[in-house]
Amino acid sequence: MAKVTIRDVAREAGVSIATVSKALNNVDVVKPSTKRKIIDAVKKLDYSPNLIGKQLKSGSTRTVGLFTSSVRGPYYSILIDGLANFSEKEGYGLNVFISSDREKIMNTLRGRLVDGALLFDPVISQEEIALLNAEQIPSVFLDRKISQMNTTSIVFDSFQAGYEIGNYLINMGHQRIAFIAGYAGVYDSEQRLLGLKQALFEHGLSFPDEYRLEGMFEREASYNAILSFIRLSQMQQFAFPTAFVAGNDLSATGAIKAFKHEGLRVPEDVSVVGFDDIDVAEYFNPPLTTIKNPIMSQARGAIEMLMELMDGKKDIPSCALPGELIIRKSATSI
Amino acid sequence: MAKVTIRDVAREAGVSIATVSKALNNVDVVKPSTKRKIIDAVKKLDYSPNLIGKQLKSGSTRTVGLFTSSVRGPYYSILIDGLANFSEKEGYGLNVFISSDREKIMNTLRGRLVDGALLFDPVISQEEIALLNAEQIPSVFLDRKISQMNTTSIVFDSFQAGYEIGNYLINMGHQRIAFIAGYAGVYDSEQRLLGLKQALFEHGLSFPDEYRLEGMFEREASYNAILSFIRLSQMQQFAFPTAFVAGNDLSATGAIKAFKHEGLRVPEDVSVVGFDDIDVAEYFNPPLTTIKNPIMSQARGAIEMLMELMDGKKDIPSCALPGELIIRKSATSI
DNA sequence: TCCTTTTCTTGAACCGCTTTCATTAATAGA
DNA sequence: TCTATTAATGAAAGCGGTTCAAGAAAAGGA
Repeated sequence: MAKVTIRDVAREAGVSIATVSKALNNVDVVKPSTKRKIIDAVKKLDYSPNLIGKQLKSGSTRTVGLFTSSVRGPYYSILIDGLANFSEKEGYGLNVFISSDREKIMNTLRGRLVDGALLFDPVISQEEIALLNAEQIPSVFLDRKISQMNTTSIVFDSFQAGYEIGNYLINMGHQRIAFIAGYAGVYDSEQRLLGLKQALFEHGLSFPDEYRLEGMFEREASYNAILSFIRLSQMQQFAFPTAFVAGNDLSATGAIKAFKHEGLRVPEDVSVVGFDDIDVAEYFNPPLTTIKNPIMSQARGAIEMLMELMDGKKDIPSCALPGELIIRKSATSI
Repeated sequence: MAKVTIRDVAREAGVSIATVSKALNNVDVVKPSTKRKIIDAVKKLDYSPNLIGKQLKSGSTRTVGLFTSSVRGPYYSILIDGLANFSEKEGYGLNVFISSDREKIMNTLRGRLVDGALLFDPVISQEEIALLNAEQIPSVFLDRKISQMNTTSIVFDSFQAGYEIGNYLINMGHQRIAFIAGYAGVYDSEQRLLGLKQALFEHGLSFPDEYRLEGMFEREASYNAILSFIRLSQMQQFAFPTAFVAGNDLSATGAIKAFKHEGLRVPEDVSVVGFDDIDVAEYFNPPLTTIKNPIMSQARGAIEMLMELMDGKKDIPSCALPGELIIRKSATSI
């Protein structure tokens, strides 16, 4: 069965396509009796408008795009779900594009497939951002502050969170604190470390270079990082940290598993904390002390900011949301 | 800055739009020298084609749509990630639509916004499925077998899995086995229970009605279900099960938490098993015995089937993927 | 050199819809 | 009854691309 178009409906109802369009979209006035005929024809032919035609003419898609390289992991999936809900409330569909192919991302963005964009972790260059600005494609960055450019972003205040958890540990007597980093150079990870360092600095403590491990924000990588760190500390005989700040909860759980494997008890022998407060954090053994990432606020804020940008407002300021220290059992005083 | 179109490029390069189109899409032959001019014009004007116009004319979007009501939970997010990867390999973008609004789903589906569809849990009626068939919209169902209709689906063989885990428990001496169901009427959940019942039946054991709890596939709901079940068993004084089969791992973890809360040890006092083998299953305390849901195979299979359907092949048979029993520590012999 | 091929290029139609503007039908006013 | 309004409708022009049929230019053959 060939696809039925607005022309078929018009023919069936004995009116022009213009009238059909008006009747179905409730624009202008169409006589109730003609509207009836049109509705009947639509039903009879099972007509459903081709959205592409509609979008091309109207210049709007009523969708916002979320660009990300992955939806994996508890943090992402909750955030995405939140974004979908909030944008639906605003009358926009959320369209998730999963790709790390920069060119593809730029093409769909510039190809007007979405009215606005939420940019997650796709690494987009400065020139590309400038292009988006130049073409007035409303976009909100969700994971990093682009300070130099005229962009709007909404992020978890990772520096503050790192600072807070650092102080928490230091106040419990920890002096040697290691950090399990996420991907090298990732904004969140670096900021968390900077915050931690700041807390150490303010207490006259130092952060030796060898205390930085690479955990990739993953359980597995983090597990391995801890194992090699233990070997390294034995070989080089440097003082073992009393506490580990993991880049996120996932890597905290990997680290804890590694410590268990090596016969170290958490938190008796070593304290471990994370960031995010993902679902499992509470159920883990031991329950994770962490800093709660206000995911839902971030989702709500992102959509609000994007809507304002799409309304034509300019210069929406970026914002950084504070985390909340959740004290459970994986860290203890020394 | 107004959006630059193919016409602007044509003017800049001093050729017709037809030539520009051909040059950029590498169709027909265009003289190298003209192509050069066109490329230059594209660069100078920062031209990026409007994908909507392109799609309208070509009738194809080169994207497959995934329709789901949520991306939350480890199972979904891994599956979605897999689907995105496999479809990208086939040259198609994956477009995730998150909504449980049936009408909206049908509109985007019938509105030709995607070339093919992966239907997750959106509850779509028989008539709607018939409509999709009539309009030749290639679709693959990911979560349920629609037996009556001419649909193709790829699912985890829940019946087999239930049967297998049932036998496993029975062979360890369990005779009273309860089931923590997912949403009422959900195919997966019901099939798992049917499989379990089959195993019980074959060993001359019964499954009393009160052994069915409602866990909603969630940790929290499952936790509560166990608590009320314990109260109920005390009030009505029926024999307490020695093993609980949870509808999925998430609800298994909720159940275990509830048992701990009530002072019951897992697996010493009561065995608990789940389905899926999500990431945390291994790290949980106790590590979960479960049946592994072959998510990646499902993703790969779904994309393959969809590609064949989009190639015009008809009557692709549905398939059910077998699970794999993963024995850990949450169940023990009696 | 002229004619036939082959190689490039282009005008115009079209994809399915919206929207402006002119036109016609209906109603009101005098 | 005739004209001035108002209400409904429709013809046509796009939106930004692709593609077909046909024309123009270049190349080859005699």
